[in-house]
Amino acid sequence: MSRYNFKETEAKWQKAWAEHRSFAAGDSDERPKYYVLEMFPYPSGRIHMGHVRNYTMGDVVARYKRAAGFNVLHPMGWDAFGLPAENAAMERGIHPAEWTYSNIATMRRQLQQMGLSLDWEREIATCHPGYYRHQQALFLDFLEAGLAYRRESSVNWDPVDNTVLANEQVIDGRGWRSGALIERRKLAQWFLRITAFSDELLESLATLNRWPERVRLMQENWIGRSQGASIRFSVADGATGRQLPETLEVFTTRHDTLFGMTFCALSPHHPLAAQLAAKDREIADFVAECDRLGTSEAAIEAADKRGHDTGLVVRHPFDAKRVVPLYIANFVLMEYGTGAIFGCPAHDQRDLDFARRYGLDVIPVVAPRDADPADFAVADEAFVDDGVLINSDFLDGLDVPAALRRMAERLQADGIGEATTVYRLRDWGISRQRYWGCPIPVIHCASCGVVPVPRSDLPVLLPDDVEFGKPGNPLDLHPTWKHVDCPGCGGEARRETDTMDTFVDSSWYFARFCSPRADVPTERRSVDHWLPVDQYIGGIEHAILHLLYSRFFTRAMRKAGHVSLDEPFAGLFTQGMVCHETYRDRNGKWLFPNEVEKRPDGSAIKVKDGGPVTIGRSESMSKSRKNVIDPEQIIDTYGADTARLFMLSDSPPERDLEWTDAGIDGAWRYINRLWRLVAAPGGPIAAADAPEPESFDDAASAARRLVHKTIAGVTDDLEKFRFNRAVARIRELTNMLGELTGDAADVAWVRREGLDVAVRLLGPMVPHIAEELWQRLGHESPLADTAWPDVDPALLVEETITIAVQVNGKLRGTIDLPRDADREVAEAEALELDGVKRAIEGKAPRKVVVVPNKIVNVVV
RNA sequence: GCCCGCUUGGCGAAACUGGUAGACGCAACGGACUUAAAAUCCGUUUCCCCUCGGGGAGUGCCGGUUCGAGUCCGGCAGCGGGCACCA
Repeated sequence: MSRYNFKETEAKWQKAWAEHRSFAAGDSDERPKYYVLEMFPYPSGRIHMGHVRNYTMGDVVARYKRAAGFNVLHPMGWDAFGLPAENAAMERGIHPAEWTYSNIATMRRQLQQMGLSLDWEREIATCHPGYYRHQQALFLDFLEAGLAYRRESSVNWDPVDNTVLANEQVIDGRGWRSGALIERRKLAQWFLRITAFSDELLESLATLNRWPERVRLMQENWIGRSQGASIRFSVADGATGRQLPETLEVFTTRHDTLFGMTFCALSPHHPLAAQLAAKDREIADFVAECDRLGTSEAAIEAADKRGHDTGLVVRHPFDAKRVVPLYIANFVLMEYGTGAIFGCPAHDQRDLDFARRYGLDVIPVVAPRDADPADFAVADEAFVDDGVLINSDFLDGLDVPAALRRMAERLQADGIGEATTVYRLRDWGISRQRYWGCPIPVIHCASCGVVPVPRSDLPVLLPDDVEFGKPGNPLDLHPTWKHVDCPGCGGEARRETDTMDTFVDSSWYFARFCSPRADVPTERRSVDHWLPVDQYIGGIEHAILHLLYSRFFTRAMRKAGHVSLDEPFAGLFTQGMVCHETYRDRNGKWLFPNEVEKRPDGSAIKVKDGGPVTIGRSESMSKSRKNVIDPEQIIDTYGADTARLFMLSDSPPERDLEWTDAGIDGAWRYINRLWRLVAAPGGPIAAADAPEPESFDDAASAARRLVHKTIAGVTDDLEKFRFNRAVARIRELTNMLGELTGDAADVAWVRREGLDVAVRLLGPMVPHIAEELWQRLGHESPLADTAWPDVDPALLVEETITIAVQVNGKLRGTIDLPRDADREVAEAEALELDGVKRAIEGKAPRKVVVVPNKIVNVVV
């Protein structure tokens, strides 16, 4: 018997599918549509195991849905702009475009080796002008619709590299590349008005019932809606008592504690703080000091609550005699609420810490229910729970929720405040001072201001002749690119040199796949046909940013008339990571798995010199830890089907998958067993068109029942993303078929039915060998065009059922009964069991619980 | 600190709405085939006790509901994730 030759077979079918355009999706088709999409890859160089897992899952869904009668759209593209291309340019002197396109070529070839049922005719790359010109058009639409705007914003500025850094690129207050101390700078930046949709983005999370609960929760927290009140205070000079023209507006969620206010505080970046700093040297110094303390988490963690008394005072709105000092405090954020707070130390821990440091009063206004209100006091811990209002005039005696309502009404009635909702979500800053991104299509003119690039001038192409390695934005440094005439007045003007955040590119690619070559961003007819994406699959790491941006973008595109829906992804599945043990040599240097030899006792040595190796815990595969396995090497050694099968076996798809050599061996052995099962079955296989026999003997009908139970089970598993369970079921089926021996006509017929079914169920998972076996089983049309097998519901019902018999809840035996046997019969047979008699020791049962077709429990 | 999730053999894991815990696989051990190895096939494998009939314990820990709990409820622990001077 010939061994399975995966190299030949896989190449053969990949060629056949491509030649027959088996996976090209037509826009006009009477079958129902199904759009399955996996998050498109960044072309970093080569595919990694995470890609293999992601795209295998997507391909199972795509092939299964196609067999189930859907017109499936399953496209692939490249998230191709980004910083690594510029780094490659700097380090190796290769142009970002060349680096990117060569990576794309490599990775496309690797994906094609996996046998994915992709429609390659729809391939897109975001760095191609054919894509980004439309993104520029969308930007202009958003600009017209008021969804894109420019404003000053404070940024992390690296003074050595002359560039803005993202928060993630600031490590311990220093630039990740230059190591320079980061400054906060005000810079004009472009923003997209995601906050215009805060409520909508929050509310419609509830409609995404095919999204993981976890992701919805994360987005909910990220949007962070808080119900509270804004309150306006009047401000006076503390020394002279003269009233200032400004009012101080604060946001609070605890307006019930207003009578416990003992100070107010401004953010160092509050306009009033800036005003004061202009006149007062000490205040200016304090604000500067706050700026020096970075915004990184570590810095915040370490920083004390610090403040500076402005000398101004704030009047209590309901007690004309009371005034409290106004501070500038480092813990008040300009980005949240109004950038100013009132401090109630008794009921807020931060305020309490601050009050203790500066010797401010602590007035409790909520007492725990079980405390004596007369001597309730707060020491080191603020009291933040519900209780009874005290020291609070018209709120006294109320509980916290009632006091919140009463205070909101009163503020409103007196015209000094109102109930307000604020969000944690902020507008999306998309300006990047980088070359390898989509140019923002505007022109700055001294007399006309910001002028959009006329649409007829799109795309604004990136120049090819740029220099890398100098600090700053290569576009800005280009000698001629930015110098243009103003489209309005014709005078000298400057092109915007910022490019867009690469998250913009991935916020609408799913829509572009519907009509990837259209000369408008989207063709309504095709987006209306294909969207929403029925099943989106990707990593949990995109739970917030990419998925939220895409939800926003879809709404913005709807406003601009490009799509007619709100939610781009009807179903979302987030898969787990692929993990591997980590290895370090005696010098602490990371080692690749193939530099390490495992020994039987579980320890490991270095292959090169036999030195000791420390085995670290299993972590997600990453180049920096070197715990990576190259997918192409696996595919070369075992074939794509084996790699795919391993990705689907054993671990549930949402959980992390531990890569093991033994696991891939196991998958490889199964592929070969399948091959032998068809090449050398336990008896004859009936012809493909043989008529169904009149009757089946017991063994044959039991076998048939398993065949149909497997169809039903696997179908259900695939619908629910339980790929590991589906693999296990199919193995049970093929194990049974391997044991099915005999030459009788009914057995030969069941063998045929079982093999056909097994091969069809395996088609989505291991498509190459399935195609080959399908052909060898005598079928003329390819498996890729074959329908999913039907279940005969009559065969799902067992005639005889094994029922567990318990005594006091403990298993004592089983009885076989015809389906739906009488309770009396079940009870009588159960009581006859030796194990039951032994266990009840002659006592009369107090009660016998009979659950038909399930269980008998004898209670003594 | 707040929010969420997870915890089942030596390992990855099954167990649909409470009803025979450990399917399917990995590893290990024993055996067959072979001059030998690889490959393949057969068997054993939750733990403990045993007179080999069987008996006891068991799904992170403590408690509860139920005829019956991996599954439901309350509390605790460990691990993982998200958010965080968010007023």
